[in-house]
Amino acid sequence: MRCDEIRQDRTDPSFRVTNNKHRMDDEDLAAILTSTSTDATTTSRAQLDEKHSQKSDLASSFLSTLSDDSLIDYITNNNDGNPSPAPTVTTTTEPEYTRGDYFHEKKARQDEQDQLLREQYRTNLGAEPPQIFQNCIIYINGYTVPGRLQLHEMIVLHGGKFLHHLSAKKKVTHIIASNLPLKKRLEFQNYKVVKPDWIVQSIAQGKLLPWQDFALLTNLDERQKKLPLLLPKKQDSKTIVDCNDPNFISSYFQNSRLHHLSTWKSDLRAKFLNEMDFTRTIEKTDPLTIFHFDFDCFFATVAYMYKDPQLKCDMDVDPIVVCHGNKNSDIASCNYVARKYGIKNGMWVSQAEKLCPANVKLITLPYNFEQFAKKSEIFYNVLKDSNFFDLILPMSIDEAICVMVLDPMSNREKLETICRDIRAKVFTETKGCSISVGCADSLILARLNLKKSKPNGAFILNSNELDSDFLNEFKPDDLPGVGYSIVSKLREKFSTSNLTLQDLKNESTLISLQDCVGQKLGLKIHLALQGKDDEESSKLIYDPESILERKSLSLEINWGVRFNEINQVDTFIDRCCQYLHEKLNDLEKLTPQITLKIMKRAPDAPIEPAKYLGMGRCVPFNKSSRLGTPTNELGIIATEVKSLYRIIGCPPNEVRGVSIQFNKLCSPSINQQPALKLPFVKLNAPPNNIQDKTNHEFKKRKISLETPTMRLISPPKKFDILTSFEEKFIENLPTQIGEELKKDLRIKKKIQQTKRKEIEEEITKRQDLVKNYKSHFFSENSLFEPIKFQNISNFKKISQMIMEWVDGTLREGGPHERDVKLFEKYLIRLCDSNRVHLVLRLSNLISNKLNVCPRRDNEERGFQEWERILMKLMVPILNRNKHTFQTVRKLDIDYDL
DNA sequence: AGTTCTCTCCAG
DNA sequence: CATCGCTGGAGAGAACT
Ligand SMILES: Nc1ccn([C@H]2C[C@H](O)[C@@H](COP(=O)(O)OP(=O)(O)OP(=O)(O)O)O2)c(=O)n1
Repeated sequence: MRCDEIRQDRTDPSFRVTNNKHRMDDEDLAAILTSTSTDATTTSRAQLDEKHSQKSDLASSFLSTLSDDSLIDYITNNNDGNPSPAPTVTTTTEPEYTRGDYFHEKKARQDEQDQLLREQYRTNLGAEPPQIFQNCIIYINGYTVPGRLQLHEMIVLHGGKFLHHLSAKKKVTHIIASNLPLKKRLEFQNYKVVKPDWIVQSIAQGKLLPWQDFALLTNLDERQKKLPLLLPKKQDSKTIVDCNDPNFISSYFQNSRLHHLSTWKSDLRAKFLNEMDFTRTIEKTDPLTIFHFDFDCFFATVAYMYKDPQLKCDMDVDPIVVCHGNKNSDIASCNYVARKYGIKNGMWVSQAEKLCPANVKLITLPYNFEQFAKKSEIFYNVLKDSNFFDLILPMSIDEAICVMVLDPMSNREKLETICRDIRAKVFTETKGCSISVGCADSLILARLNLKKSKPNGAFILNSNELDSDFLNEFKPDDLPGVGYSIVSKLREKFSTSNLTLQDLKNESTLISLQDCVGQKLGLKIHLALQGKDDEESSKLIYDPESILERKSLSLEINWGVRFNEINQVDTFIDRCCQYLHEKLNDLEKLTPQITLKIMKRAPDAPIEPAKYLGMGRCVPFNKSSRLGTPTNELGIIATEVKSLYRIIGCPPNEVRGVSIQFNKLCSPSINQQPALKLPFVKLNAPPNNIQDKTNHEFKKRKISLETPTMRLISPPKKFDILTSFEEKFIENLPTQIGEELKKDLRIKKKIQQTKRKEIEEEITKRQDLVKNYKSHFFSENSLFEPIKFQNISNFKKISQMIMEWVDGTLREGGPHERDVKLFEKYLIRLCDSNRVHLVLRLSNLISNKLNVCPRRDNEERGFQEWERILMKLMVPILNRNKHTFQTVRKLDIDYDL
């Protein structure tokens, strides 16, 4: 029986069915009883459209050469009064510009930025920081505390060189890591691997401390090298419980079978593409024989071979499954005895136990990922070394499709020999893993034959031999592309009883199939019933590259995800982005589009689901964003995702899953690079001029400035902005309980956001990022000292002074930018020293002031400026730091009393 | 009418 | 103790140009 998980829709109290096979817990069961199907609401899409930036009639304007992203950059810089440095002038395109050049240039740009950072620091503090790390070339591996960004800044400020990527060619003097998996430990054993504290302490003491005192690998002795197999079991004394642990992602992935399956698959695909040059291209006119090989109950077989010898069980007698737990744990693989009782891969152990007869005990075995990988490698080597095949297409860790240019009809005996040889060879070389093989003149029949051959067999049948007896042995979901949902559609349309493929063939026509399951799949099934492949499937043989090449990159974690505060979400998102960023750079790719999916606990699902730390029944929320220009910058990516999370607006304690996707990938192209090198001709033009031009650009890009709802800076009434300020703040307070309605309101509002609003947010976001980044680093020492502002340390006096400043500048068209910067710095220092409540107090004072002060016509500007500071500077600071607010607020109240 | 985006489904 | 519910791709239909 196939089961599924039901998720509640966002807008409709009824339910939607999704297909997660063989899985059901009691909560789901209850939900199924009330289920109907509905569509999900769609969130508004990101609307910056690259096309508009490419219009040729704008070629004369510098601004028109900028992507949306760069345009925003440009405006941001201009607002800061911080024009970018004049770039080198190169206007001609260079056709030889290669990917390597790109990364080379990127490094050069990075070096420039590092230099700039040092200069800024010098200007700000009037002194050169001690060049502690003068001759160090440092690489940071994986997740660290403090984070990569901070360490990077610390290193370059103090004279070190920072390596973004580690490669054999590059020299590296030190590797920083907080933690290393055993594999990496061995890989790095000849490097100086140090804990991040080495950086922190060296800076604190103003001198380069001996790295040995901070070595991470002191414990890597002979004993450990010899016992890599035993180590994973022992683990550290501290077990990693949920996603707030800095090492959660790697520890989780190390144990996730689905993660392993996915990464193995993509590795195999990459390997195939790498070795493509040596494989023969198959022509449509070639006569073909297809072999479909697959291990029998792969994980179960291998786990059984390496089981604890104390555990007595028999593969041919006992039902055996591979899983982590013993109740609500997924079964990755079950042996054929277990299948006899109706147990299937993907089921929960508890359900499998119910299927076993009373006197039969279900045996559970742990995973052995290392051996799974080894057996697979042997399998692929046997296929390759046999030299039988013209093409070896990896389907998964335990499954490959092999193609021979050979007429299968007239070479029957040869086919039988090949099947026998390969199966025997794999069995001996793996020391006991049986594989099965289906062989035919089409992909689909090879697959059906494989199914029929299992376990431990071979079956050959070509399309000219196809008959009703054969088709009667299969069910619809034996066809590729037919799963839970399609089966139920077919059942509804064709037959209620147990439908075999022969039944389906008898009862269906091409049209009726297409009517039932759609054009493409309908045709695919129709052809399959005649033993023929559809066009899309055949591509795998004739154009494997197009099928096996990577088109996207993503990460998804729906286990162990539990948050209390938004800061934890942000931190987790940062770590996810760091993970993806590494992959993206390994691929040497950029992404122009990012999607965030949040799994939110379904309103009526229990807070804790049946499965320990599982996601339970959830509602998915998707939001995607098209970046103005493709990027591989961690900062941009992480900021974007965190911003998407805020747009989705799911309370942290309701989040059960996080998924981040780079929907498209592109290579750094020649076209992009020269654009960045264009001279900043108009840089010194007067502000009005710039304003006109940016407006012009907005217009050209169909980003309207006229719509009233977009007038962010001057809302219709000051009363409105104050309520919305208060509402916004109140609703974000940790004390809020059961404010679902308000949240929904907020989500709806967000959905109505316009392009202009999105751009405004983009600008703020970036400024926030920079500020956040800097302030965090520079304010570290101030935690327990009185926070001074303008050399006053008494808060009451400070707030008096600030209010006078507000009062005065309200009538003068707003405060000076530089003063605002100082003010902001002060606010951030307050937050960083756990004094968010004081920021709140200042916010309230200013908000009251704006509300109470009589507003004269010619003073509109000053009010607007202060409203902007309130909304765009102070509220974000409060939001960013509200996690520290709850504890301090008590003190604040006590203090006030 | 073609293109892009969002959502669903599937496989292993 | 529980438990490790990933990831990439195809296709349909809606929403755009
Ligand atoms: N829901 C699933 C399906 C599969 N797998 C893993 C374990 C399987 O051993 C391996 C290969 O999957 P198969 O579909 O080939 O299934 P088996 O090899 O277990 O059995 P068989 O191929 O004999 O039917 O992938 C998993 O972890 N979870």
